[in-house]
Amino acid sequence: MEQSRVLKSLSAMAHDTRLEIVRLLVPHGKDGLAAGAIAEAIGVSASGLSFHLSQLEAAGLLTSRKASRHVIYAADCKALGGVIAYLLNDCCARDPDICACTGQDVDMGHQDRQAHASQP
Amino acid sequence: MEQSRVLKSLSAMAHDTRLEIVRLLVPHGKDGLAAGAIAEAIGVSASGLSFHLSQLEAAGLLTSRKASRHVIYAADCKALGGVIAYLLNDCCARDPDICACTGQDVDMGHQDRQAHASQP
DNA sequence: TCCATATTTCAAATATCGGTGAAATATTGA
DNA sequence: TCAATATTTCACCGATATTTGAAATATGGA
Repeated sequence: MEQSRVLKSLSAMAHDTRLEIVRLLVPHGKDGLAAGAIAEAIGVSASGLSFHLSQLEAAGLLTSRKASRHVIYAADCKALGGVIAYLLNDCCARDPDICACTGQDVDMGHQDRQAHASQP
Repeated sequence: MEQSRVLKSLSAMAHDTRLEIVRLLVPHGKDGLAAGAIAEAIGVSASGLSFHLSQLEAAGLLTSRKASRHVIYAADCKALGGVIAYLLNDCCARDPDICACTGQDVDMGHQDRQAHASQP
């Protein structure tokens, strides 16, 4: 993912309400949730929510579709994964200290780094 | 890591110059770089850089120490890892589609999900 | 068609951010 | 102490972002 798109995504996620929206939508997967259901769950006004949803959608983190009189929003898992991948791989150069903090298995089988763990 | 700190970190990283600073500093590890060296590498004015460095430090993403008349800044790998870990684990609930995009080995040994890869 | 529901759009007010350059601070060495 | 270097602080200004509430749009059902 290009850095300019990562920046848009980070800006979009760097807001209380918007990060909550993402957290709410991820577990709902592709089914997503209607705008009204999101507004009720998060506790924001309809117009305020609409503003934040459009920011997230513009950043490519959400998709939307119409269903009857509702608009259903869903998290775009590829985009979210792309942002995380950028932070891990491009921004942080897959630094072992950083990878270690993510709780992911760090793939070190094919390289001979000297282990310099940062947590003593 | 608490969400409020993650939000500060995301806000800090959601800026062109500041993301560049992080990218520059990570490979330098704990040795870090002097503010002047960063300014030259990134191409920003001293006062502008100072502003951005203080934002990153306030978010906890950088550490600073004085060395003679220089101030050395270094990336805080634990903090960076913490942000990524939050996105992966708390925000995205370790969603397999999202993990798959990160290029990390996804730990699926102890669960029986049907593999539904999102890249066709 | 008319009404209720669901969502978006708009404009105005406010708040926050970022860039600039001058001045202030701190450190080193002559 | 004086001058040079390295960095931060400050005040100002314009650009962006966010909130709010009213109005506009679209849809489905009576």
